[in-house]
Amino acid sequence: MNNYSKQREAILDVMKENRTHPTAEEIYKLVLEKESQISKSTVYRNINILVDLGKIRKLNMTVGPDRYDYLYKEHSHAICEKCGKIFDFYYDIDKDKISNELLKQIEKNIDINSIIIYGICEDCKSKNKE
Amino acid sequence: MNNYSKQREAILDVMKENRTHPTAEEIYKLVLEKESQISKSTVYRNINILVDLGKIRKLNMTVGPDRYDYLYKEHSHAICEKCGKIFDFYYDIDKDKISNELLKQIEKNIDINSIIIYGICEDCKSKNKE
DNA sequence: ATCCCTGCAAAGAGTTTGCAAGTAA
DNA sequence: TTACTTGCAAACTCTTTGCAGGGAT
Repeated sequence: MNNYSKQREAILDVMKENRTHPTAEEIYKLVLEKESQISKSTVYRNINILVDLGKIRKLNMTVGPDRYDYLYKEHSHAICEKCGKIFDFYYDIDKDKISNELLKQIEKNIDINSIIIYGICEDCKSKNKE
Repeated sequence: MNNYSKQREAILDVMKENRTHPTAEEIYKLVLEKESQISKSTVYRNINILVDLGKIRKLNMTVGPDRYDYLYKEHSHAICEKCGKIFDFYYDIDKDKISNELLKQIEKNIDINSIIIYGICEDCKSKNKE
């Protein structure tokens, strides 16, 4: 698993050009513009490979299909559990401190990939009151 | 949506008695012991209601079906993206500080429900090397 | 040659939904 | 008697997989 593949290349390009946290389906549609013959299963397969290679990140969603993010720069995500909106933001999370705490409490080393804030955004909150 | 229902009660009981982060399927099997006639769709429906009511929390998994957690005590989760193991731990996350940062950066108020650490546990890491 | 790759179509996992009937307030 | 609930089965969404052929090294 590491050969060249122009389909895989195209998917990674799409992810680089696209900072909208697309779903697999959305990635598929975007890649179609470059590789008009690509199949959806190839897209799914290569997304998984790119996640395994650490080139892109999977965002586990409460709502709807999972989304993906290109790791252009260290940043954090806040996700609304109601509408699924994803907010990028920068926050200096002390991974080492959390790692140490984990080691102390659960006696395991965890390689931290990301920290995700789940909550309810103000739009959904006000909708609930209506 | 708030009437009494012994099925819903039974599901909540199962969640209270069970701190193993069960999947919907596992909850179904556990509830069957109390309510031998309950159907799977009722379980799914009520899990969603209990999540909406804020009684239980949905844990968005990278691997396998989503899992649920009863909110017996404020705690954090670290989830292995490879094997799906969930580790409970305590960490004093400054929600107010993060909220303020979010407000500053994205100009939205987010009600933070939970913060989840995603990573790779040491067992999976050593397996990869084999 | 060998290994990884692809498209296609079919299958799979997990979850939601429409409906007619039942239960609570 | 109104509003919410249930079980059943079918539908649905998202993702993975087997296979036969194609491409890279």
